[in-house]
Amino acid sequence: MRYTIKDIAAAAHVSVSTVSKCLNSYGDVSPETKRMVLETIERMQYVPNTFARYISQHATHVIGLTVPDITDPYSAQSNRGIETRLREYGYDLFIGNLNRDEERFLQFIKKAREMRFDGLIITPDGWSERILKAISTLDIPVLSIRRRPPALCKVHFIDGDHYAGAMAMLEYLYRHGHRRIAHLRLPNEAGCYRFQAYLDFCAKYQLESRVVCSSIPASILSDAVKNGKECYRQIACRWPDTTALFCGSDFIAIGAMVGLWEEGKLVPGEMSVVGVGNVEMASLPWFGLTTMELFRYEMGVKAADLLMDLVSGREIEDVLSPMMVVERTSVCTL
Amino acid sequence: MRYTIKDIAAAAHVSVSTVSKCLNSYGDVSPETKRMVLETIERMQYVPNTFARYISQHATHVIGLTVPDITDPYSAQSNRGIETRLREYGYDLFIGNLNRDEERFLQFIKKAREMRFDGLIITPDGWSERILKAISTLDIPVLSIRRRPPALCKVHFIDGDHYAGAMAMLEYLYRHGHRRIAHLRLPNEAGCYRFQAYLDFCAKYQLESRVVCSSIPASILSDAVKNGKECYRQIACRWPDTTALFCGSDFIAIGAMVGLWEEGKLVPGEMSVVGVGNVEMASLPWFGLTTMELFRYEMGVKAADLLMDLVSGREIEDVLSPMMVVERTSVCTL
DNA sequence: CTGAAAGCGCTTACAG
DNA sequence: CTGAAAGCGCTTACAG
Repeated sequence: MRYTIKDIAAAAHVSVSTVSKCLNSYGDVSPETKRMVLETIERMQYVPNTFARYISQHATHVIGLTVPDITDPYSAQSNRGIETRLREYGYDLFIGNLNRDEERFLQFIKKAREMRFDGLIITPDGWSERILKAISTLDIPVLSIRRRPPALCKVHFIDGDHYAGAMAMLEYLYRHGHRRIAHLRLPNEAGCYRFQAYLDFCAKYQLESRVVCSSIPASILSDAVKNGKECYRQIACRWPDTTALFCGSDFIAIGAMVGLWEEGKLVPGEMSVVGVGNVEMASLPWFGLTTMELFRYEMGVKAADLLMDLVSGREIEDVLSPMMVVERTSVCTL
Repeated sequence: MRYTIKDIAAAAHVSVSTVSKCLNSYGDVSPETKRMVLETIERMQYVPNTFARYISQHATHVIGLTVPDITDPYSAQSNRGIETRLREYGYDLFIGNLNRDEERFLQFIKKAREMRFDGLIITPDGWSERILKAISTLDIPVLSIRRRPPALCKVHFIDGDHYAGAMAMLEYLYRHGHRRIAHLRLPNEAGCYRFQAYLDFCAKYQLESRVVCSSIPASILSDAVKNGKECYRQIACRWPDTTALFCGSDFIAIGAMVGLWEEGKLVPGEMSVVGVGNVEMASLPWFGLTTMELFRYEMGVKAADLLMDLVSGREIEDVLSPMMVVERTSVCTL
């Protein structure tokens, strides 16, 4: 049932080497025997053992990819881009679920070494000593997506240009006449850049800064909604004359909208709301949420390209991928 | 940098066999040399090559898992269950994205044979001749999740009990006084069972059957919304006195709600709406969608258990996993 | 308790 | 154009 190359060689009355050559179109072999060998392979439904092949070839052609959380809709888009592109290069993807757990990341790095992956695309939720040390044991190319490694770490990255994106969104609100804009800040890396943009924006136009920090990362809708609502309440309480909410993510924005809805406040009539991420839901008529498109799919494709560059020994630059305001109906002009 | 077992043997002044024994706690080796060997392994950061190991052990301890679409939120939950459980058994997961493409499924089966996976959990979107034939080339356990193989195919499955679930939901509507219930049918397997339940339900209570079929599977929100809206319009047109909509999925239900919203119709005041699936969004106050919980995570866990039974050579029965009505605010009592 | 040797299923110089 | 042989990095009887 499970034939080996020997069985094929025997059945085709040739040597193992000849079968191997037919399989890999390496070395020359007469068209006739080639045809014959291929035919018996087909007939016997023989499939070569990839692992045996890997072990003599020293390259697995599999790339390890880490996902922060297997149910995270944010990652899914970029994963699709990575997967599509990598497969064009003839590489397979081994996906490791991190489950927001540092231990799991460490295990994944070990697995990557055991399995001799040819490269890694990673998404650690932080850059602790242990993580940095684990990464340093690797002797294969590593690219970080949507997370920027600390300066001393030589890992390359691709990330959204959160600062520029946030600034574009704030300028958009400014153009629509908003001057009392509050920021619902995300407690993660991207959140920092957006926060910094907000601060610079306030300084530039001499506006009062009104910041509230949500307490968890925003990939689970129900948690994010609870959080967004809570943040909105704090803002309404401390700065009741706020006219616009610049939310760190769409889910947080929807949470804020829930808070507004419960108080009977109209969006955008009584409060303008914007998010970041352009999740599918944002376009539903109840929300009509103006937000930032992050082009996650394209980022994934680009990530695959970058990693392949590294695998081929080429030098690369870190990339900050652009964002774009998606205008809908959640912002009014003052 | 990339040490082999030979390097360790040399460094520890023992034989390769001894190192191997220390690695696998197989055979006996004196506590002292064991300690010493383990220490040099640690010091040299040696990680055994899994593939070399696999090739002599004839078991990879990796399970192949197919996903219909890498961005599908429906699969994500059960995948998490599968992954969590399999990892408790000490198995790794290799995820193959089908992208709703039959060709990709065939490629995955080939890959499964090349990589000598120990078992497969699959989610084909259909059971064509080619798919059945490809599956028959496999000599490892295969379990189908959320798809039921045709009778002649010996593949086992686990699926939600769609028929019973749909019936429970319809009885729920009946208890709330609804007699003119329309069904927005899904054009897939699960949809058939729900449709059958609907037909039986109508026959049982002598109700007029009012069915409209949505044209695509419902995992992408925007498509499903467009579809659900369209379906609702047809129903409103053909059976204007309908009081409740039994929708094949939550996304379709939300689409129907968009249709109602655009006409200024109130839910549940002027129309009751129920879905299936209990997606996160369903609990938002705008929807308050009454729906069916499918316990996808638990189904994934159970799937892993079943596959492990098969891998161990035990016999199993197909399982139909239970569902439960989740009551919210989208149904009124007549 | 330890190690030499054969074997797993392939690939790849190399000789003919 | 073809094949014998060594090698990839492990494991596993087996002998001592």
